[in-house]
Amino acid sequence: MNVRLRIRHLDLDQTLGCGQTFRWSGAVPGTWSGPIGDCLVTLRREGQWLHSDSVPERRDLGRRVSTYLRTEDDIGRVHAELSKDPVMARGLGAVEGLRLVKMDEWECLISYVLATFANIPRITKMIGHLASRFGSPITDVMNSFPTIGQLGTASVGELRACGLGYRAEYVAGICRLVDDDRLAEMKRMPDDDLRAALLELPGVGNKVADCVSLFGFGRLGAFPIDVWVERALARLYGARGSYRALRDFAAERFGGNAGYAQEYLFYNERALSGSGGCVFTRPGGSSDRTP
DNA sequence: GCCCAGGAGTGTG
DNA sequence: CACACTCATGGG
Repeated sequence: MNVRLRIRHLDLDQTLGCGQTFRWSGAVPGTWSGPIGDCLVTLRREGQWLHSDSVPERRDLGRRVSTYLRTEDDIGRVHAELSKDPVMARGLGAVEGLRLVKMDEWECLISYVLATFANIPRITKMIGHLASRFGSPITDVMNSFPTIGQLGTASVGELRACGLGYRAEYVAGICRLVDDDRLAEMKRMPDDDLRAALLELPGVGNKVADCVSLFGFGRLGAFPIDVWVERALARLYGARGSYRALRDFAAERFGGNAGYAQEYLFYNERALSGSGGCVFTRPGGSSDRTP
């Protein structure tokens, strides 16, 4: 079964390769493949159409893809609102196809706890190990991300064997504190309550709580501040300070679109930093990339 | 071999 | 609240 969706603003390389999600592979040019729940999805862009296949076949594939890529988000409106900011206005054209994704809440929570103090290749590897050891088979070479129940059976030693290091105890702790009911409860919470609930979990601090709020629970006002975003805020806005101060700065500046703004800043600062392809610059002309 | 990683937890000033 | 220190491993 081949499902096709019409979607205007979508660059698969940017969206699935920028580092907001960890299990997608774009090894075949123009084609991206990765798990959504219990099936392995292949995406291919042809003009204005996005073609989707899955193994095994799923009747709700179109809905799954649509949800995952947040096709309901009005990117045009987001850009129109963000372009009131002079810094954003200069570079939005280069990130028109960079979309936020809507990950599974549980997968997102664990993934970003693993992401602390690790680089992306290693994060990918840790998640792959967890999936192959505790997840359910989707294909010969791909397992689903472990459910709460599946991951809950793992001992700290087994988690360490998956390369988690000290994060093993965080994951084990989270498995003891979170179940499906708690997750459902968290989905219904207002943004601030959700954030507080996430912060109660071991291994979850400010940054992870905001990542999970944004990429997992779809709270588009969340603004995760990692080293790259912190760098971008300092370079482009001259904004420095505590996490709280920078978060307030972003909330005031970007409002309900802070999540998209964060992704644009992150992408610009990290993915383009080595290539000299800076798109966002300070008003006034000079790229300010030179020291 | 060496340096560092999409930080968080804990203790101290 | 701001800082320093530590945390277990594997990529680059």
